[in-house]
Amino acid sequence: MSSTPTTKERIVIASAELFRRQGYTGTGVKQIVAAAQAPFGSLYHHFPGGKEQLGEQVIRIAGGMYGELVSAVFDPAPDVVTGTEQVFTLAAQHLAESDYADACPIATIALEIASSSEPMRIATAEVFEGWLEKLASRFTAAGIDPATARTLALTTLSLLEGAFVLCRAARTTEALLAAGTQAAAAVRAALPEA
Amino acid sequence: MSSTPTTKERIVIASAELFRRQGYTGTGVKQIVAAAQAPFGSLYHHFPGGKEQLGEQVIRIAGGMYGELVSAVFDPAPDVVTGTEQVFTLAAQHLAESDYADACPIATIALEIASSSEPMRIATAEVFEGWLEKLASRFTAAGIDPATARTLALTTLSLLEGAFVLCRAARTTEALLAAGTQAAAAVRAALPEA
DNA sequence: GTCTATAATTTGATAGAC
DNA sequence: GTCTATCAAATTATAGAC
Repeated sequence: MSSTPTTKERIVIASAELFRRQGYTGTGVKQIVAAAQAPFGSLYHHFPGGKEQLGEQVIRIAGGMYGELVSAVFDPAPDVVTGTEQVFTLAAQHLAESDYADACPIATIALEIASSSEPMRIATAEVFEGWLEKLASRFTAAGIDPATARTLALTTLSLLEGAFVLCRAARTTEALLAAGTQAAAAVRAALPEA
Repeated sequence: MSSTPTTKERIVIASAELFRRQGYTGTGVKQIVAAAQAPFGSLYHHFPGGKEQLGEQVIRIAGGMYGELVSAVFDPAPDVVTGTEQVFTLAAQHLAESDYADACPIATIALEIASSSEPMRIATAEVFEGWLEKLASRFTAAGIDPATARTLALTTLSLLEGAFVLCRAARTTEALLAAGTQAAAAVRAALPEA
């Protein structure tokens, strides 16, 4: 299985962790290969497009993994309302436990490169869109009409991403907890009569 | 008045614009002095603490100006509900007009340096806290109790910041408009009976 | 595919003349 | 206070041996 990660995998994993904490421009390729315990040349062997191609891959892979993680929290919940709240509660817990470092794996990169790298910008847009569709499908499965489900997905993800910004700055979980309460309430209000 | 901005002012203004579009680590000091049409040495004359001190000042000054801008949109509105919605609507309009570059002036920096620069992190936290108190005071003035007003301020700002992330990535205003609708609805629901 | 050495450029920062 | 020349270090990237 994943007992012996390949050099390429180690580079991607190390990049994902560093990008999440320091951002894309704030992380050097030397730092990446050092953290991945990989030789310098391997990076350009596996990613001929250099740092930008690596960044794009990291966005897609880390974004996909985070989507799975959210699903793993959301799906076992008894209903969509508590599922929604659980996502925010656990995100707050994980953020605090990581000393306010581990929030969204791609938000920092997304803001940094939105106006300077189209390949990476498109990657962030597609990852976000995937999350939105996943969220919306959970809401429609609970009987909410598609248009409302789309709006709810947008506001839920906006609340999560925005609260991450405030919480990392303040080193508090206050915003995430308030956001989770409002997100859950909005989902409850959109639910059809029982 | 401001007909002839000083060298120091030009440096701060140029930095604020570049940081907002490219982030803190993505902007070089050489690029800053070039944009400000200032000699290189002037930067270190006015900011002996170097780039980090400049960053902290930019956060506080640009953050203060953005707070004033939001107030200028919020206050003339007939009531807090439409004031809230107006902020999101105009933010969406301004974002689209700037080719999806001009969103929050400090969010990108906040995420970049949250785990690496305490002086800058504290500056972002204090600016956000100032905005939150300003927002909460508008809500309490409308008859909402302080605890609810605080929660509403947190969720409103989270919605705005998160929607900025999604909108810059997707190059759409969809998230900002959805966020504005939910923010306004939440304020309306918290209002005391007429 | 792995790894090292190094190129070419840019980074933040300083010294010192004016 | 203004401006230039320059530094040491770090940056991304490449060449080429193994």
